Amino acid sequence: MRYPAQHKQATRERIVRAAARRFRTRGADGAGIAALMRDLHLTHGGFYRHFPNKDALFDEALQLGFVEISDYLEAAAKDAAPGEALKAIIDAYLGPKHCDNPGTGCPLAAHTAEVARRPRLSRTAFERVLRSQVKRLAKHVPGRTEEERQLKTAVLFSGMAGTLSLARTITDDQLRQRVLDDARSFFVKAVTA
Amino acid sequence: MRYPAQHKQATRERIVRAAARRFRTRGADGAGIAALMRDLHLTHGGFYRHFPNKDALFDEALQLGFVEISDYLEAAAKDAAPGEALKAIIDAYLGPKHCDNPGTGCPLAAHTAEVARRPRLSRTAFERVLRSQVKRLAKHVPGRTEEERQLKTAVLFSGMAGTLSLARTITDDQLRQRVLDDARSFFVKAVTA
DNA sequence: TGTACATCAGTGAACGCGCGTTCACTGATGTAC
DNA sequence: TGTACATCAGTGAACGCGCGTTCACTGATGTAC
Repeated sequence: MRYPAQHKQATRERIVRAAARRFRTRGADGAGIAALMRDLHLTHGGFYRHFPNKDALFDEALQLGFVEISDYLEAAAKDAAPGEALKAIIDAYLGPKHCDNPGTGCPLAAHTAEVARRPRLSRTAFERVLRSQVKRLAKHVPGRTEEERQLKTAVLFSGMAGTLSLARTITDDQLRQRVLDDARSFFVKAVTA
Repeated sequence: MRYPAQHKQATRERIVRAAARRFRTRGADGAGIAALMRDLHLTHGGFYRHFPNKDALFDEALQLGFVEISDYLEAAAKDAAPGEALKAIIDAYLGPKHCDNPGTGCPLAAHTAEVARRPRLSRTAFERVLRSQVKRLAKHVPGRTEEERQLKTAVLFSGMAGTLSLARTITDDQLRQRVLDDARSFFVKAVTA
């Protein structure tokens, strides 16, 4: 059946959105095309009308994921008192809401280790989308030059992603909370010192 | 054929050692039993004389991995000038040798994200081996109480693991080095401040 | 305005592949007599 | 001391399974006349 004009684009976006969530929740290897399409009440065959292969979808899902978390952090910064933007961002990043929802959370926490194992080409694609978000968030991070701010931003967020990832492995709720609380002051100190 | 008395134990240890390396290099999902055994000039069938399943091997490989990196860091601490032990540990953890050799490096950097996706039982096993190494390294970390030192140790190493993982995705050698250098002073400041 | 045809997003069977796991078997050596 | 048997680490074919990907097909709607 032939579909209305914007139908294809809309389906494509639904696929990317669902993939961004599934990949982060289950890992890129752990999330299959068939299950993804089934969630959208579609069949796996149709996937290839939208993407050449799974890797291409991963790249787009990654990009969406980075934009989502940056938006979330920017919103937290906007609500903060003057001069408290960076602290608000760190609190939001290491907050229970982010920790409990990896599916809509930072791709660094979800995908850095698996991307590190991928061939060069995948890694440069990762770098590209990461860099655009680093640039966006660097304005909140202190530093004499733009390069210094961007480097510090990369270290800060990759560091927080590591701790967030660890927190997600912890089964005891109280201990997880304690690790996150400790991490907040740790990273605030590191970035402002 | 019947083998000498300690033969079985020796083979078992060879399997764990090879697995610890392969899992960290390729990810737990990316490293198969058959290829692992082939590397040891054995066939996949024999694997099940030593382990009930792949998960059991992963748990042991994880433990070995944690011990290996802790040994490495303790050695670095021992060579350091008095009062410089923690700085030496951080420098070693974020050094090019560790970054370039994920196969013998910290399991936190390699496996945290995938463990976070596993069922509760796997996660508690992970917690157990992690905790023993955190206890071991906590003596180098400042803090008023033992609990405080251990929490800070967990945050410090998970944070460094996140940044190390990110560094491993970076294709440009110079930029990777710059990120690691920046991270060293970042984490030293955070932990001593 | 009515009709014939082209389009193309989506369908679902089928493909090859690698995986974890099982199992009947092998055969050199330890043990019982 | 010599012989028959038990042991069991390791072998390799076979299993079911889920995966990414391909492809001939469908059929409602847009377009050409």
